[in-house]
Amino acid sequence: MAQQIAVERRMRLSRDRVLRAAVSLADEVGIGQLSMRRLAQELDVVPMALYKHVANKEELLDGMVEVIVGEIDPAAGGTDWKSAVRLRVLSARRVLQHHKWARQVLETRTKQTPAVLEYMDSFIGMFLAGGVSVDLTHHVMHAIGSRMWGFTQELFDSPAIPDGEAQAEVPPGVQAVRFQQMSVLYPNILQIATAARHDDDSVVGHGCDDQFEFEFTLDLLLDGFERLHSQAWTSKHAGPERG
Amino acid sequence: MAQQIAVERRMRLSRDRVLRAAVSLADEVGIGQLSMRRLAQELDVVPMALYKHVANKEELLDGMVEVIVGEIDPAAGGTDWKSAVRLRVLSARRVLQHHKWARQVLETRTKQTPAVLEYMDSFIGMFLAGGVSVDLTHHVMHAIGSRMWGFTQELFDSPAIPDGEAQAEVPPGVQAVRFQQMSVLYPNILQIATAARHDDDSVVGHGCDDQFEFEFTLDLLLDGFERLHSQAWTSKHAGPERG
DNA sequence: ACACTAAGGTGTACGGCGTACACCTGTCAA
DNA sequence: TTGACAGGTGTACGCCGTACACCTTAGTGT
Repeated sequence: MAQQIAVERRMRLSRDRVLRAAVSLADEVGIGQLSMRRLAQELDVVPMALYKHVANKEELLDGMVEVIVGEIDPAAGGTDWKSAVRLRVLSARRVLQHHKWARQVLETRTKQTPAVLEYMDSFIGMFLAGGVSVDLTHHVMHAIGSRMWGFTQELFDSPAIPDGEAQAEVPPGVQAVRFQQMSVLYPNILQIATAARHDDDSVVGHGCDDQFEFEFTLDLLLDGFERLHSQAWTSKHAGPERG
Repeated sequence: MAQQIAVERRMRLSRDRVLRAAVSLADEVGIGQLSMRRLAQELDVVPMALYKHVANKEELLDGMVEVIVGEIDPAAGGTDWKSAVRLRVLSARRVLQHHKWARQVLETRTKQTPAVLEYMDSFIGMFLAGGVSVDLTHHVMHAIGSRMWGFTQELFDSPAIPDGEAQAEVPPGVQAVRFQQMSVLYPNILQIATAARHDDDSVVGHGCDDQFEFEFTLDLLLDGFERLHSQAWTSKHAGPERG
C-alpha cells in the first residue's frame, strides 16, 4: 500500500536523467546559469543527491557532451565520401545550433569520452572507406576537426587513451592492453594516430606537428580564396567551385 | 618628506597596470585560477580596489583581449594579399599560443572592443587593397574569422556597433552619428557590412545567412581535400597546392 | 516475515567567488 | 588652508562546488 503511494512519488534519479535534465536546463537558461544547485532544484532534489550519479561538475559537462553527440545523425551509407562527410557535418552543426552552449563547453573539454571517440572514429571511417589515404585523412581531421568542432583539436596532441597517471605509474603491459582495446573499439582512430607517429617511440604519443597542421589548413583556405578570386567568383551565382 | 617615503610605496594602480597584471597572471596560473581576489593580491591591493579601474570581471576579460590583440604584428606592406594575410594570421597564432587562455576567453567575448574592431578592419583592408571584391572578402572573413579566431564569428550576426539598449530607446539620429563614426574609424568593416545588407532595411543589421557562410567554408575545405586526394597528395613532399 | 545491505537521498558546513555599499585617505587646485 | 574628488579599504551578502556524516528506501537471502 505504501508502495502504491510510491507511484505518486518522484521518479528515481539516474545518471541519464541527470544528464538529460542538465542538457535541457542549459538549453533553456544558458550554460552560465547551469549550476549543480539549480539543476538539483529542477529535479526536485537536494544538490548533493546529484553527486551520487556524477562525480563532479566537470563530469556532468562531459556527460552532457556525450548526450548531444549522440544526437548527430549516423554516417550516411551508399554515397561518395564527400557527400557523406558533408551531410554529417551539417547534421553536427544542426545539433550545435540547437544547443547553443555546446561550442563553449566543447572548447573546455579535455577528456575523451566514448561517444566522442566513437563519433570521431566513424568520421575518420568515412574518408578511409572512400579511399582517402591515411596520411591525408589525418591532416583532414585536423583541418575539419579543430575548425568546425574544437574537440578534435587535442586528439593527437595529448594521448588519446586517457592516462591521467604519470607514465612511471603505468604498469608494464597495460599500454599493450589499451592498444588492444583501442584497436577493437576505435580502429580508425588508431590507424590515423599510429600512422602519424610511425617514426616515433610512443604508440599514441604526444605530438603531431601543430604548426604544420595549422598551415595546412590555412593554405588550403587561402588557396581556395585565391582560386575563387581569380574566377571572379560571386555569391550571387553559386557556391564555391560552381562559379 | 612624506612624499619621499611615498617613492618607496606601492606604485599607483591604473587600468593598464591591472590589465597587464591580469594577462601575466593568466599566463602563469591559467584562466581558471584568475579571480579578482587573486589578481588583487598579486597587485598587493584589496580586491575592491580593482573596481575603480574595471567595471567588473567581464570588462577585465575584454581588456585582456585588447592587450593581446595589440601584440599581433601589423599588416606587412609591399606584398600580395595572400602573403600578407598569411603572415598576419601566423602572427596572431603565435600570440594565441603564447597566451593559452586566449582562445577560450575569445569564445565567450560578446562585446566589440576597439582593438578588436581595428584589427578586423585592417585585416579586411588587406583583401580589399589586394583587389579582392567586397563580396568575396565578406565570405572570406566569415571563413577565416570564425574558424581561426572565433571572435569574428558574431560580427555580422549582431550589430557591429554596440547597442545594449533596446532599439526603442535609441534616439533618432543617433544611428546616423554612429554610422558616421564607424565610417571614419573602421571604413572597411563598414564596407563589408553594408554590402552584405544592401537589400535590407537596417544599416549594420542583424543577419547574414549563417548557413550559407558555414557551407561556403565547408565546401571550400571539402573541395580542397578532394583536389589533394585526386592528386595523390602526401604530406611528405609538400604543403597543399605544391603537391 | 524479517533482518541485512547497499544504493540513493538529505542536512550541514566550509572555503571560494564576484561585487554592492559605506567609508577612509592622499593629492592637488583654488 | 581648504575642499573636492579619485583611489584604496573593510565589511557583508548571496551565490557557487562539494566534503562528510547521516538517514531512508528498495531489494535480497533466509
